[in-house]
Amino acid sequence: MTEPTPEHTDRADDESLAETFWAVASHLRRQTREALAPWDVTPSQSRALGVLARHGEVRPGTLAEHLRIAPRSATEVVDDLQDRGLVERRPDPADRRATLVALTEEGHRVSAAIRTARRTEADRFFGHLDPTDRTELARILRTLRT
Amino acid sequence: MTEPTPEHTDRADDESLAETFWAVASHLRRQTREALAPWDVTPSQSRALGVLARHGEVRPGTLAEHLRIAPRSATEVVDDLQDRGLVERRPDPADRRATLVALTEEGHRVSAAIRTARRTEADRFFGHLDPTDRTELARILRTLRT
DNA sequence: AGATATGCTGAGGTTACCTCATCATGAGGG
DNA sequence: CCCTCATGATGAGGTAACCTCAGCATATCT
Repeated sequence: MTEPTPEHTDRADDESLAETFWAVASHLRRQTREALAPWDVTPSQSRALGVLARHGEVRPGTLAEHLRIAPRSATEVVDDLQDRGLVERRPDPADRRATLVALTEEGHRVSAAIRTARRTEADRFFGHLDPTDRTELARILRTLRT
Repeated sequence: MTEPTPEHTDRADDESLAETFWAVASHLRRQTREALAPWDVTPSQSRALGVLARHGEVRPGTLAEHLRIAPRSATEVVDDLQDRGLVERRPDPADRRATLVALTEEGHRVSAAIRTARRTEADRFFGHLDPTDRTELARILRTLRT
């Protein structure tokens, strides 16, 4: 039997909005991962760096809220970033239970570099669309985000 | 000179486009997970069931291609589905190295039920959009999937 | 002061992937 | 017919990114 090329997706037509969405998601994720490779930083770490760059020093719990993950998971991300010397923990002067997480000097550098890279990558990815479609997509997605 | 040019705005849009995309993705993922809960089937399992429902019996390797995962990972998904009695393995008469994976009777039932539930869920999720936007979204996403 | 809430982290689990090595079988060449 | 090489599945072991639950220190409220 002449097997049809399996590379071609053959998804059912009807519920394919969700399916297509996920296909795009996985594409984007792969591309993001590749864009991040030079810094040996995982996507979730880079998200955390982004929050820190935008908000300055924050507690793990606050970081967790921004990342929409459990507090315990934020601890983990911070651990990893600390191991890579990108962030440091310091005691919160306002509450002795708490810790503040802040970017190190290198954390700032890497965070800025990643920001640029991400933007380039997004340009490349969403650049396949003409500006009108891009605006449309942004608008529609914002509607869905609710 | 350093006026915010349209280009600048576009780039900023692209950045948040990715962010918005992921925000939507996480929403959709959560909702899908909930929709699948009654059958105690994980998303990746349900994707595999979908492929099997559409293609009939296939080899693990073929399944892997459809799911765009490594062959070894397909073995794993099949293991799980087999444990739940939703698929069965049988020898491929055409090649004694190979195995064919097929839905069991219950696999068919569950797969159909999930298909319905997924569609309802997707309707609810994407139903916040008017039909025009939905069509637009589908078209734009298909462009990006390439 | 005592009860209760909050902030972080250790321990351990899950999902969904991955690579690499191994073993059986298939297919082509000499 | 044998030998080499490709291919199909799977064992072993690993990773990222989450999770819950328990425990300890500190804060806050009554």
